[in-house]
Amino acid sequence: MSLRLFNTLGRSLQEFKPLKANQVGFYGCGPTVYNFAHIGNMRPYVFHDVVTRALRYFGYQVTHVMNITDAGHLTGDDDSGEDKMVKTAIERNKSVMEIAEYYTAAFFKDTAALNVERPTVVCKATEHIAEMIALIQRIEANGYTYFAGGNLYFDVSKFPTYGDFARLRLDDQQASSRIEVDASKKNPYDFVLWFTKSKFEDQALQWDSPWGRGYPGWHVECSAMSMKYLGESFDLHAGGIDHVAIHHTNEIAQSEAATGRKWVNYWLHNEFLVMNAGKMSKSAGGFLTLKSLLDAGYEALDYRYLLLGAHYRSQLTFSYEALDSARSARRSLNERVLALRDKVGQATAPEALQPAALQRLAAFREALENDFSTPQALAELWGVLKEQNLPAADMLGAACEMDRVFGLGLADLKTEIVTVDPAFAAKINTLVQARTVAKQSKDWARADALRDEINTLGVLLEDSPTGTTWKQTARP
RNA sequence: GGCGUCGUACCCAAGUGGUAAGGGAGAGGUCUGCAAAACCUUCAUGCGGCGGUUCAAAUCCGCCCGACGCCUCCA
Repeated sequence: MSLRLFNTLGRSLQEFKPLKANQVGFYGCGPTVYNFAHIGNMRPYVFHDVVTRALRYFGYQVTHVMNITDAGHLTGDDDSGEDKMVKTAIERNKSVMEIAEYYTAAFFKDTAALNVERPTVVCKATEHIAEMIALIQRIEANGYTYFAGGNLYFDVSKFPTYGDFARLRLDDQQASSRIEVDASKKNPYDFVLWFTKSKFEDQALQWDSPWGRGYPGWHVECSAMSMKYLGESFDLHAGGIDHVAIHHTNEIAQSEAATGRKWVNYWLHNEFLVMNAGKMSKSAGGFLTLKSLLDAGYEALDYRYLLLGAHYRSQLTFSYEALDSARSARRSLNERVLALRDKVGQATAPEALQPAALQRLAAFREALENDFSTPQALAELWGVLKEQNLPAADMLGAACEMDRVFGLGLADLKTEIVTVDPAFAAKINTLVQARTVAKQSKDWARADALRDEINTLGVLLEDSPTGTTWKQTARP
């Protein structure tokens, strides 16, 4: 089979055909860096990572571009006009750019913990103002704009297919029903390409432009930067489902108005992570960061595993019960892989695998080719680890091969080396010795009493034919 | 009002016409003095409800019930 993906353009499963053989240009919408990212925000980045890894696994050379939105729409969630960047900057006596850098660093710390590979190109909006201005000039030269109330607008009436992407019906829709309509707009769907006046006072970052000093509209950055790094037409663009109606619709209009050609061939949109009560958001509460999960004793990869267990186009309901389940599953996975490694040391190379393992790998590949179905692919990972009569080296080899896409760190697993206080270790060893003596003399009561005592010190005993081992389960 | 999604075992979650993946939890077993760990086995005649199409439906169609997302410079 070949790679098929669900293209928002057409809303159907389509065979993937890149513009250039064996090469893929992929643009994934990046973060807005005016606050910490919550775990729902992290879902698309793990997904983009899987897409990139899977494409590379399939043999494509992938250029993955991600933007950092550090200018242009850095306001609060409640549309109150308060610029949170400015507010935070004043509070901390820092510049706006320092704040952006702070949250950018926090973002990459989270994604790194989640084993998300760094995109090929990471580009900041503030470093591409010239490209944006140049793009807007092209749009203007092609006659798609008008200037009103101090701002340059994109005129959607000049772009007949506007709204086709999101299947909007422009006539009978109450656009922007929840916010005040901008009186300067000819059409409610028109959007700003360049602001010199906005309802927000004191925009922190401003630049000179042919239309006056101001700042770019939000949508422009993705068009300008994607074209700079991937060309005027490219293969893949991904982002959250919420961006279909506005952000991506506008990006398509302005991009194609500028170049006169089709901009993106395939669009991938991920669904949300939701809480029981609904979507996770800052205003609605339930704002969980990756750090809060780490503080609660989970590992970042537990969360990655949880995400891999659901298809990217399905809403995933977050709960600690589900995260516990993911953690248990991943621990078990790690234990199995570690045991295999202890047993054989060397994994079988992919090309030397036995038929049963190759079949699993083929099914794994097929799952990913089917619109990146990580849940099905994960089932194949478990399948190969439980395959009867398959040599351990083959299990290990197949698992490591699959992990190139899963990114669960299976290939790098090491037996955890726990540093234990020597005095504490000596004390435990003495008790264990005493228990061993008791066991040898079949004094079960004393042996059990000693085990209880050891347990209360936060240590778990494991008897085996070769002797008793122990591990710390909690800090004493 | 417009656009869109979902409802599968105790929990998470695949499956898009051919007779219910996987994981977690639970249960049973092997091992063990007993535990623990590990491993093995097991776990939905049924997929929100009612109709319909079909040789065949969780999968297609209709209606109903329920949950949710977007239309805000939230992924």
